[in-house]
Amino acid sequence: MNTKKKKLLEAAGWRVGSTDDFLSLTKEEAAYIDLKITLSKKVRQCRERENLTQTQLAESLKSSQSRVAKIEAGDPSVSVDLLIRSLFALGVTKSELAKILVSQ
Amino acid sequence: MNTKKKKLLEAAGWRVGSTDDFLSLTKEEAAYIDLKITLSKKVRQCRERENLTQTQLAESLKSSQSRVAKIEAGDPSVSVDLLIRSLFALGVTKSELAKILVSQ
DNA sequence: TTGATATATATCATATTTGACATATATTTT
DNA sequence: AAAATATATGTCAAATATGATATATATCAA
Repeated sequence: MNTKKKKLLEAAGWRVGSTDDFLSLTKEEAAYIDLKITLSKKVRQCRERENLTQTQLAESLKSSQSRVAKIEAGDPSVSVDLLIRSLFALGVTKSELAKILVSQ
Repeated sequence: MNTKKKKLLEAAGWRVGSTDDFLSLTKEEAAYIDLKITLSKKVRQCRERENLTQTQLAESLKSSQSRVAKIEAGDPSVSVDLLIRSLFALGVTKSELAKILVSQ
């Protein structure tokens, strides 16, 4: 795995450091983590574009500010389900979601 | 909600019938369920295209045949996470996933 | 039809995800 | 600077998702 990606993962709380050689991610696992990171970045981007605070987004999600913070931080405890529901709550459409997937 | 979509949801185990008027889905909830159904159909389609049995897919997912059946049935207990991991396990790429979203 | 193989459905103990809360730390406003 | 507001991080009980198992029901070949 390249250093740039590794840093991204680590910044997001994933532990991929020293065990890289004998515990490397499969292609599918990598694609999955990649997806989560892409989505979490997009949540922040969309929320800020809408000029909402984390607390406001949390309300419309019936969640909490702290969870929104975790969503945007790409915390491993956050599911793709929640990421996608967050984007939908921010008004993102299915076709916009598709565009998000191919970007990056 | 139109009858066709309602039937799809009900076939997939969602209970949206008699409470429609006072418990209607929000636009975001509808988009989310819609997405799950789209993905579950694609899993079956991709698995059959690869000529794999549910048991074989279950193996590569480290899951079980019964769960794969639920994945393809659009069972409400199946997360988007698992749906997407299933597609990745079937060799679907990120850009193909994007195409799947806009189709239908 | 019978046997073999594939899929569907139900249940359940365990694992993961969740919102909520407390509280720390930034960031902005006055 | 101080106060107000926003975001980050840690913890945890409750909710939800999970693989496993049993078993029912298709589907198909002999």
